[in-house]
Amino acid sequence: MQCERSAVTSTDHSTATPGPTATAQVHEAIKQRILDGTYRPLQFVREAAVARELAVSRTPVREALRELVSEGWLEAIPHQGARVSEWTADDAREVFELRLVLEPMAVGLAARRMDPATMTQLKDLATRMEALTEGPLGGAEHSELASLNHCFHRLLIQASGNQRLAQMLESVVRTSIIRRNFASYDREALHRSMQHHREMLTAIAADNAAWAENVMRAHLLAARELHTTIVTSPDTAR
Amino acid sequence: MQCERSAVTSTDHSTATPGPTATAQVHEAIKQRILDGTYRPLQFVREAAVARELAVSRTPVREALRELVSEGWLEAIPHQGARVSEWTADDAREVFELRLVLEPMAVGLAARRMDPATMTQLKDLATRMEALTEGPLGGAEHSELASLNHCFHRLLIQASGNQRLAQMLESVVRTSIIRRNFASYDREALHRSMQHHREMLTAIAADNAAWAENVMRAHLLAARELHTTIVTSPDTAR
DNA sequence: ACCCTTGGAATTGCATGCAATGTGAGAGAA
DNA sequence: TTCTCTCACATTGCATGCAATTCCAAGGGT
Repeated sequence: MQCERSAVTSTDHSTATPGPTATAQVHEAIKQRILDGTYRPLQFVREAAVARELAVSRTPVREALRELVSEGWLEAIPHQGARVSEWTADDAREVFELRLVLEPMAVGLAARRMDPATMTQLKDLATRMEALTEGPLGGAEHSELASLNHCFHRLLIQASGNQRLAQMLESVVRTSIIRRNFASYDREALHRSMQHHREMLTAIAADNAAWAENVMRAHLLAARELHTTIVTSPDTAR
Repeated sequence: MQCERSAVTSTDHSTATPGPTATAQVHEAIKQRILDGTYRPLQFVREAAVARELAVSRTPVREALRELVSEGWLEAIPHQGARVSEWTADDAREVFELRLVLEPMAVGLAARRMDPATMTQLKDLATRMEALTEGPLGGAEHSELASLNHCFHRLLIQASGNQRLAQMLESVVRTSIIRRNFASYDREALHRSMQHHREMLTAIAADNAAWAENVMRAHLLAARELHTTIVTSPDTAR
């Protein structure tokens, strides 16, 4: 999921220190376990247990937990510990409302500030995804597709030239992407999705921000339609 | 600056624990000193010094610093410490771009989900602000006005029914509000600002989200115009 | 004069021990 | 049976000591 970001001169003041410090390692380890499902929602993450399993003392574990709480991965209850945040229908609604506003904003800004190098990378990603959709579609392809799609959106957002916006979207989408796959996409939906990507790049190249923004909205709304029709049962719409 | 929030059932997973724990107290104390200007931009906040001055050990200080870093107040440099984040023209641009999108979104959502009790409070705040603008305008009035204005916007955003949106705006505007006063507003600008508030409430009462959104955009753009024209000298526009 | 190296001081990073707090089980009474 | 009180346990919160790393300045070499 590293997306090979190019020339990031930014002051990455998001996830503190991805350095070799014990705290950073614990931070990543716990995050991984949340994504893995090892730590399930509402389950408490005991600092003594984590310290034992990762062979460090409780101190770096405590600091990692604090960071994860501030970033929204965990919720802290004083004198009781930190537990994995729950994911409700309301959370899904909130996140979607935000994405529907922030991602079009990002591509709109990107349309005004795009640089050739980034555009080349984006086109490359789009091409690779299109190639994937034309072959057989197994689990490996779906996984690869999800990864490339994530990189595409991420790169596009970075191109907005607004670090805060990028950070917000990062922290907002990640929670909803615990398992974002394309298994539920039929060939038509898949083709349309790829078409959207290509169209956004065309709009950006044409310096037409409004066009790009609206394609992005269509892209998100179409994706939501698929997911809500699949999940069916619980009324996710408010 | 407490705004007497009403019936907040939300899972406040923002600023960890405003409880009576030492960490929370240190957290608030440092935040206050940043706002005060006691800690200036790029200045390092040494944990030993803070611990000595607040009469606690280094442990709660360390944890408070970690939280403040995650929240964007400080930036951490591994093995070197945490220092107050700098505020550049680029930061101002990023924040304004975000506010110009997020605040209209918030009032738009609020227009669809407004409840009578909140509307009453908003009208009360607007009335009090209008009353202030009609009398003499000294420092005290400006300060009170800034406080009421902050509460008005905050309450409006809460009424959006999107906790994540509210949290984002909170974390985005606070940094730019280190000194947000109305001293540079002449009577005409002040009157227009109050008119905007009232008009937004009217639009919301009329269930007209688009109207409310556009008044908010005008409100923000007008405010920015005032600040950029006052500051003059250094070219703040990139 | 300039650069590289090498100490030492300051600071953060981590481990451990103890105190404070909250939780849950079990005993006792209504 | 059910409610309440109590007490022991588990867990977090905080303090302190030591190790690791960085920065800066002084000294020697080129």
